Amino acid sequence: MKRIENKTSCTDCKLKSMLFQELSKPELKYIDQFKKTISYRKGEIIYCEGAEIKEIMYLKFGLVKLYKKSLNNRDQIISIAKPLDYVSLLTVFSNSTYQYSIAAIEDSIICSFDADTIRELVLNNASFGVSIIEKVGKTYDEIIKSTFEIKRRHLRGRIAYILLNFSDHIYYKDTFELPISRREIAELIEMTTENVIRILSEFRKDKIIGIDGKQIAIMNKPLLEKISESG
Amino acid sequence: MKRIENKTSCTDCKLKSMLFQELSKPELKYIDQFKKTISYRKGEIIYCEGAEIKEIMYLKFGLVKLYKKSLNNRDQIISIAKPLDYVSLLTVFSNSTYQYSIAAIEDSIICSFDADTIRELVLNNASFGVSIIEKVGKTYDEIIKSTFEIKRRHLRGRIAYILLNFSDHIYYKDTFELPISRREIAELIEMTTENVIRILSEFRKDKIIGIDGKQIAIMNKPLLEKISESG
DNA sequence: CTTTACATATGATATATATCATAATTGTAG
DNA sequence: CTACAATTATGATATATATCATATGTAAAG
Repeated sequence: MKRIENKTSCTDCKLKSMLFQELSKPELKYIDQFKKTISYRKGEIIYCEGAEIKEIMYLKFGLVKLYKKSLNNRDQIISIAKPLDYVSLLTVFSNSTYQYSIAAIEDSIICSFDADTIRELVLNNASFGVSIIEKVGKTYDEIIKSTFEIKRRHLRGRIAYILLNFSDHIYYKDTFELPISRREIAELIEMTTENVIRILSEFRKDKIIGIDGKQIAIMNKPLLEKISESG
Repeated sequence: MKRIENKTSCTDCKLKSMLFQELSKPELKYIDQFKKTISYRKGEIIYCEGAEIKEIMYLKFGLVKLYKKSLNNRDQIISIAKPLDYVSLLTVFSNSTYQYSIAAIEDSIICSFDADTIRELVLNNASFGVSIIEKVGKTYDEIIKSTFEIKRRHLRGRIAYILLNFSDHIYYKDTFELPISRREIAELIEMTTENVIRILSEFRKDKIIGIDGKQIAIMNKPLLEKISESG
């Protein structure tokens, strides 16, 4: 974790479209004063569930996992978020402590704003509030949707589903490097690490995918889609 | 489904504390004009996923299930909501169509407001917006939390978990009538109907619960809690 | 450079859960 | 009231998944 100086002011940031398009220039300049930009290396924890919420963060660059810790050191990963997807929003208004933890699974850059400042802005600018409701509602709906999509599948279907998810919604190509370990895949789709490895091997033997360590190449996408649907 | 005349004006409704405590008297009188109060019998569908959102509804009395329809006529129940728990809120701002269906599982009364009117109010009253964000954020967090609580348990633990949920968070007593069938329990905790019935029978044989049709009596709560935790 | 821990890999086995079959009971439409 | 459908119930069996064991490779720690 490394604080980095603000090279981009909020007024020029392309990502302001995510949330801040409803803010006026003066408002953007105002929050800019409170902004911190922090970079995290792959693997670093950004915050832990239970911690007090003092800042609102969003992901500017990279990839993070949202997860709940478990006793027997087996976490449950709730979702994987890419820039614009999220970050710590709704909770800020409804809870005083974080309900989940997040950690960087690729080198990431987080923009962070003082929570009280944002609350104050929302109270003074209702359309800003509406844009937060819209954004966050979509995020939550997607988390719930994908949770239920995973739940109703068998193991092979789950593996196919998340491989397609990486390919279609995160990396936008058929060859990519898995940002998480087999164990984390297991935590994401609720199965054992051994079975994740086993099924990936099966897919390799069936020439559906190619595997080289964390490097995955989808070779027979139609079949993978069929397995995701019916398997 | 039966439209009923408005006996209670919003200004006097105790439930306004749920969402509308931020509205002024004139604002309450204003939305009162657009309010419809509708009662549904147990089993009636209140709205279907995919339908256009024209109204914001909340549950005033009764119990509803939030669910997603599936092809092979096996639905997935997302959550069971009681009054004040909510109903159709966030989606109203983030989607033009409903993402889930809801149906009454007990006789219920719904208050319904024109969606555009509510949107307009939020734009004119930022603290009303904030109260919506707060309320809805909590609701979503609870849905996600309980989804993950259920996922990490074995079947016996899941049954124990939802029995305790009915007892502790819905009916507030140890004897209650199940509002849903064994099949719907299965849809709620992702298992087969046969196993729901089987495990309920096991609990009965072990004198953990008493069963008489839909009537459930929790007889050994500490043990049920233990099963929910570890089983 | 060794040592240790962790990730990947695969097989054998145990266990949990689903599926299939059948029956009794309850509810429901005619 | 009867017939039909759905719900509850239970057992036998099949299947999916987890657990245990072991091996190899790979990255971090001293």
